[in-house]
Amino acid sequence: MAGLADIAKAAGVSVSTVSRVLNRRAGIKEDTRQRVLDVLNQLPHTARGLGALRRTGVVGLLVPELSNPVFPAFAEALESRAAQAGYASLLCNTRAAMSEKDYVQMLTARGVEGMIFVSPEIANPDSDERRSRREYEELLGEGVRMVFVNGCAPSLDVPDITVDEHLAGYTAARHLLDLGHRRIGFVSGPARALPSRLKQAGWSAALDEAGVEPAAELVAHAAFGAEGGAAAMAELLDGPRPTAVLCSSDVMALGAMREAKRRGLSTPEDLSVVGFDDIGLAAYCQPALTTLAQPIADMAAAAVDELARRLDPDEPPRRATSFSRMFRPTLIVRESTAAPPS
Amino acid sequence: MAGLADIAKAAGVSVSTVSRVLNRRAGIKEDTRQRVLDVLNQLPHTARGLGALRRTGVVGLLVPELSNPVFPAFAEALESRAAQAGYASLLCNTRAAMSEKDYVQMLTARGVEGMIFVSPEIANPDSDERRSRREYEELLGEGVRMVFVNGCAPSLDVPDITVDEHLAGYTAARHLLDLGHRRIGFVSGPARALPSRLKQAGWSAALDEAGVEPAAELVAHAAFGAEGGAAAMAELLDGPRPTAVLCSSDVMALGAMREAKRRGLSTPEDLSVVGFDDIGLAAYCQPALTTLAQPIADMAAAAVDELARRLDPDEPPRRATSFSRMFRPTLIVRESTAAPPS
DNA sequence: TTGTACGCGTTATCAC
DNA sequence: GTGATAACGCGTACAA
Repeated sequence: MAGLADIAKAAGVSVSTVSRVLNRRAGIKEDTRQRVLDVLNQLPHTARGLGALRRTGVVGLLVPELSNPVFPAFAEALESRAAQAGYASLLCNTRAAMSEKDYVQMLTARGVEGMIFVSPEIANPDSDERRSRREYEELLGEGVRMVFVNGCAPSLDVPDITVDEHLAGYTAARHLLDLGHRRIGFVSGPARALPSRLKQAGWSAALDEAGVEPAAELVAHAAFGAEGGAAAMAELLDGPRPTAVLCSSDVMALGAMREAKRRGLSTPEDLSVVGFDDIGLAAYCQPALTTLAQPIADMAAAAVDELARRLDPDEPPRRATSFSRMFRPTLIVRESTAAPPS
Repeated sequence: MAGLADIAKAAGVSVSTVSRVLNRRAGIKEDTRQRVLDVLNQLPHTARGLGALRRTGVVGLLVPELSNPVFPAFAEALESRAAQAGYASLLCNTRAAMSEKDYVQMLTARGVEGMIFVSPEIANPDSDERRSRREYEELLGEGVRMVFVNGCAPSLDVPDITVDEHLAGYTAARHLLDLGHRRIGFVSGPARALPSRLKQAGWSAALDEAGVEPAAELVAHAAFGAEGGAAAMAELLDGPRPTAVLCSSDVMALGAMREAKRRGLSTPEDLSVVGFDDIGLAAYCQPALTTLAQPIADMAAAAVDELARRLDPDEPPRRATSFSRMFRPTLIVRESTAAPPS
């Protein structure tokens, strides 16, 4: 049971300094800060006293947004598994009013033991990758325990529970090729977004394999969201018209289908559409959406279990990257795909 | 600046007893507990020291579920307004893994200053109304500051920001009557759910006004959710077939439309459908859903502002009920409603 | 069931 | 910028 005093003694500083470092207060020289953090990380992570370093049974779940239903779905799955493991969950929406960084600060101050980041800021195509990488490394240095879900950040020493995006793109394209399609478009998210890039690579590989050219004019980039999907679909339909389209998410697929309908094309008769995620409403839209399901429950279980192991004082500390896992998406064929018009 | 010591002195007990009461620990005689709580409530609510009773700038948002997109939408709107008011938000999903009561306990222990309950437990048709009323009254007695959104609990002394459900039902039915419909069904949530009952009353009033009998066989009850909507629609279609159907929520409407399509009926040609909520995807479904929008941003602003006033040490305390407000829903006509088949 | 004594981290103050 | 110190408020172990 180590408290501020022990850390202070080991680092050769005063308790006030340790307190200041842990609470990220200004006015601390960098190397002093580093010395304290070094000591903190050398201490066995069982070292938890009765004060602010005590066990609370609370974890933080950070999701980038709530308007795409896949994130609420992840949140519910994570919360449910965390409860089974004996942890209460606090949910934070990191790209709306408050930044991920601010939430992390607030959660640690509120005595959260660990955090799960779904699509963390480092996977945000709009963020400065180098800066956010440095920020996560600082958190690791401070002993903050965390796990990523779909983090797309293999270079960071954080366990990352992902879905195989490449396989998703490949499987979707393969499904459309099997139906007889040859001109298969790809409605992508922002060009810098790694999940979209990986799916595109899978799509490209499947087309290559089938002897079809994955031409650049078959790919349209747009912002995530239904409006983005509609915009990207409009771009594709203005060019040489594809007979099928693969979308980066179900939400984009809904926007894309709407744009197709606006132009008098019906799905799947004139144009097949494949989504990605399998949000709950995908089965209830007209036509019901063919999509690639993320195994959300399994991924949530893996993420929570990995975090729980890192929080368990009886478990030995473990390197992070070796415990990352990649899950396979599942093709769910519904009504939005069919053979191309003859 | 009053702390545990002041409260203890005024109540004639020790600080540990006050601590135990505030943390809801077992092993406290009821009248001792009551004496402490009485003192707590007589103290001006500016009385906040440096310990667990200090100001933290954090509020809790409690929503019943995340699978109906209307709740994530409320959560984002509330969070955004709370951030404007200088508060960070912690989101809790109260009907999944952990109960509302457990979350309240945990949030107070984590130093949350106040809470906003969207569709609180007392509005849950499956809950024991008397028991949950008592629990809220206990919280009020402990000085917990809270505001309801769509709480449907006028008898409790908690400000309640609601949408006018009766007007929603009336407006939807009126819209369908104006289109020429006469047999208008109602897909309701569980029979005990007050929001559904109020909408049904509005539907009933509009039909009466038009000289149409709101027959019981035109109403079908089912669980909330898309599956429930499908089941209720099946029940209605097994009886004397209506030409239009009004649903308790957009999610139920999607399920209902799916069931109609399964039976070879197309919307709106054979059957008009009206939803309620205006979830983001309502505009992107085929056909786009005619619905009654809740003014989510306005309701969120009202709820946050009311809570903020209650947390402001400079504001005088105010009775709760007199600050409840009811908002008007807006009819949004899209593609799922049309004149009845001739 | 309740009070006392102690441990904890935080904050403020002052010295250097 | 950092350390020493003291006061403070909360939580808990333990004793009554």
